[in-house]
Amino acid sequence: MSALPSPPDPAARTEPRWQRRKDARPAELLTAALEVFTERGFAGARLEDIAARAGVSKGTLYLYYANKEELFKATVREHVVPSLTAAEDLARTEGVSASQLLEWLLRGWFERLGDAKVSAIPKLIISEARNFPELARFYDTEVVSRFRKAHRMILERGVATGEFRALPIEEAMMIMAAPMMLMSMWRHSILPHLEQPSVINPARFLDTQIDMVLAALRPQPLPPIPGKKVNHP
Amino acid sequence: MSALPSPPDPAARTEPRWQRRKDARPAELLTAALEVFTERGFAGARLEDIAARAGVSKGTLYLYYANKEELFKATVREHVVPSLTAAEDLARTEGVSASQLLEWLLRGWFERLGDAKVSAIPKLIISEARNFPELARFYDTEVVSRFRKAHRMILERGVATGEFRALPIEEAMMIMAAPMMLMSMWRHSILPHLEQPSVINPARFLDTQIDMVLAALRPQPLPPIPGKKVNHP
Amino acid sequence: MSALPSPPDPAARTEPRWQRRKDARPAELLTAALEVFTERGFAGARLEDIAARAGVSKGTLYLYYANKEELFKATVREHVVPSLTAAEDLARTEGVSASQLLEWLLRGWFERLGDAKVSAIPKLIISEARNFPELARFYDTEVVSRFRKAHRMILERGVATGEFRALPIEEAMMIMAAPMMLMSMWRHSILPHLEQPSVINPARFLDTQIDMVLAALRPQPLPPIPGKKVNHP
Amino acid sequence: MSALPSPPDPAARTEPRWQRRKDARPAELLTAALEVFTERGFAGARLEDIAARAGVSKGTLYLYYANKEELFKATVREHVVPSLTAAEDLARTEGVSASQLLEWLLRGWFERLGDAKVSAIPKLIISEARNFPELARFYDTEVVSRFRKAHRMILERGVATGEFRALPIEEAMMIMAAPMMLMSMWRHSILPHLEQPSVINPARFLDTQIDMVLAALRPQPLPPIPGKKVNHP
DNA sequence: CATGAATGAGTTTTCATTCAT
DNA sequence: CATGAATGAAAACTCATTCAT
Repeated sequence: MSALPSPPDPAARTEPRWQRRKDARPAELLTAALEVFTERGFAGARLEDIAARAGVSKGTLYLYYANKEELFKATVREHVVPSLTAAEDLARTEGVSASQLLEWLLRGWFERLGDAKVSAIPKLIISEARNFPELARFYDTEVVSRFRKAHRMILERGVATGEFRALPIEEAMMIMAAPMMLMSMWRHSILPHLEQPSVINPARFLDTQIDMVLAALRPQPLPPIPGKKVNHP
Repeated sequence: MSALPSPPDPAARTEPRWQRRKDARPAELLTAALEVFTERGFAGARLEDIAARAGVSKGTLYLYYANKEELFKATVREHVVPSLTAAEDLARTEGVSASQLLEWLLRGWFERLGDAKVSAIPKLIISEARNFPELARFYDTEVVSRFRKAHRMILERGVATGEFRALPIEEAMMIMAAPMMLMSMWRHSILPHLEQPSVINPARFLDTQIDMVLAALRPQPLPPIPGKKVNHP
Repeated sequence: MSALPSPPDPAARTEPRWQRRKDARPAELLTAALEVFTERGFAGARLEDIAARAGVSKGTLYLYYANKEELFKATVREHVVPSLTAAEDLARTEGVSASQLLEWLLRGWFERLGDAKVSAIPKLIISEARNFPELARFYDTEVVSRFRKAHRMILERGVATGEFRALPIEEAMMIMAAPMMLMSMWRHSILPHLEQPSVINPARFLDTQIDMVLAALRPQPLPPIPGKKVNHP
Repeated sequence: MSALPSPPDPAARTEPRWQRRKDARPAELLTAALEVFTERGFAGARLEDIAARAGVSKGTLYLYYANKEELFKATVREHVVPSLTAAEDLARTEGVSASQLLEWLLRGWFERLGDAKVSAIPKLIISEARNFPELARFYDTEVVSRFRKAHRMILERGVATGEFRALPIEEAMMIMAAPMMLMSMWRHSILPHLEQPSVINPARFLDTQIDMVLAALRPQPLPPIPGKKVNHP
């Protein structure tokens, strides 16, 4: 386990020893916290490292957050995209094909996950769900459910117009979302430690994902697997 | 999908102490360790808990593993499916359509991930990759690469026979694998803490996944996204 | 006996900040300090609480006292009745019986200890004597010794006039003083936390104390404990 | 504030680095704790000092007590004389004068307070009552109330037999108990820091106290303070 | 004068690790 | 082999003190 990268070069700081910035502080602290929590997990993160990375002292953290747990919760809440109304609005857009809407939805989400900060959240939630169940529920309610709602509206519209074939919708949505989730977790875990760079190209990944999803949804001329007995209860 | 099986109640272990065979110990320890590491992460796991869950004393752990890190590595290595030659053999099977092989491959992997123990591994690797890069590489080499090799062979054969259309193969493989990975992580993190049970049905999930994958790979009568400019560098 | 007056609610302080005169500050600070030190002891008292109770900021305390120790010493010195010359004068009063003087002495002291602020001092001295020996000596010199001097003068006069019988005088003085000391400590410690109000009535307590003291001092018709061998070395 | 006396000379310890003494430990720890808590108060006591004085490491304290508060409570409870049935039995003794019983009661209590360990408790309770109200109630119930009950029985018997005069009984009991309480607090606070040794002699103190109490209780030939208006409500 | 954000030394608390039994 | 009491380094947390505003 390697040492943390050293805090931002102190010599580069020209500000006075400390400064009153009660309003700017929280965001800085939470950004530093997100980094360290992402790297080490909740238990492995040291408050001292977070403080150092934010350029403040340990004690300062306690001026803003009562303890490590509160800091962690605030970190996640701060960086969870709280509003997905954009996606919901998109789902209601008229005059556009369902295929086009679905593509936009997936591209929009992919872009959001491209943001370095936000993209760390899914991994963090997955990793710490056992220790912070309320955060897991919060994420499920505030993000997953809302995304799925928009997603569902688009799929249902496509089925209604005949653009998409009918599929078990809840499962299909999870299947379509999975590549993006996995990609964001991959970026924050295994990818940085591979010796040879990945052959996966993000833009091509997204294009292929959209291509495959649309192909998979397209109404089939023939039953996909003739004579195949599919066993869902 | 049901809640995860709760950890074996230590009080419920009734075998007398002397009955435990020395050679069975390591497996018992590693099973307990996997549970606790999965629940709490590496840093959050307490050796005392692992020992208690295995029904031994703290000191006993040190008779088998030099320290916490070694225990963690052994835990992961023990539960990583060490050989995927079965999949590689599958890929070489003659006289079967590539579609059928692909279905078998995905079903085989899904079943493996259905095992409670093995299914915890991906989450653990993702969560601790930063702290244990060598494990990340180990997993990439021993599992991911070998699975991808079999997967690639099948896809290439399908393209050669005209069963599958050509797609950016590396990206496509990740897309096909993602739903299974996500499912296994979901089971070990968020799912157990949702108030209302998930609407996702595992068997239906797998069937839908296979259905969609095969549909997505099927050669298209028309260009999938006509007039669409795809931007991969 | 009622519960102690609660600390002045800071929210209830309505004077505008500018109205506070600089010269009134120290007294306000020391009053707040006495309350907090009495409740929590020296180590347990937080300067932040003292400042808040005085309605000022933490930094302001340092404009008046160099550090916590100085503040504590100033607090005690401020509230120790600095001069007991009144008692000494009393002791020299002519034309009054020693019994009367003794009653006045005890009533005077009891009244002084009835004052909420002063009455906290004995408890504080007792509690912190180990940490602030110089304060213990200061209190012994400035208060105890002077009180005892007046007390001794009165007793000796009563013995000389035949009003009082001879007793080991130093011990007798401590015995006479003890009830008042204990009462003041009781009020500031256990009493406020009892579930049912005490049956002790302060006025009756003082009257009984005076009654018993005078009776104990009255020359006895017979030796107090006939045939009793008293063992003082 | 001076440094703590150093822990028992390590060179004098011939035992191995550590030893299993799960049964002997608690008493040792609580003895050390009582000393340090008495000297410094709850907040001022450092667990490290307590551990050092008990000859163990900091961590060992946590094997026996969950935290500082629990250690403190256990310390007080351990050293509070839990049973005062002896006094209650005494009060029921037949064929002895009430005066004699009262003398025995006071001598018995004085002896108990003469024990170095127990004698520190009253000071501790008084000092920390605000921070540990439940301890204050515990002490009031388990010790004070029981002592007062025995005390009350003896006084009432003496009044019934005509040995004692009637006095406000609750107040009188507190007055009789006060010298002993004060003495024990004095010993643990101011006394050790006086430059010149006290003139108070403990044995003479006790004898004088008994003498005065009995004299004060003896039925008076004349009204104690003729023409005196006593103001109890 | 007064403020209160910031600091960091000092304490409490945790827990991986050791080792006499 | 197994135990679990004991350890002590490391991390969380507190709060007296400072000082730019």
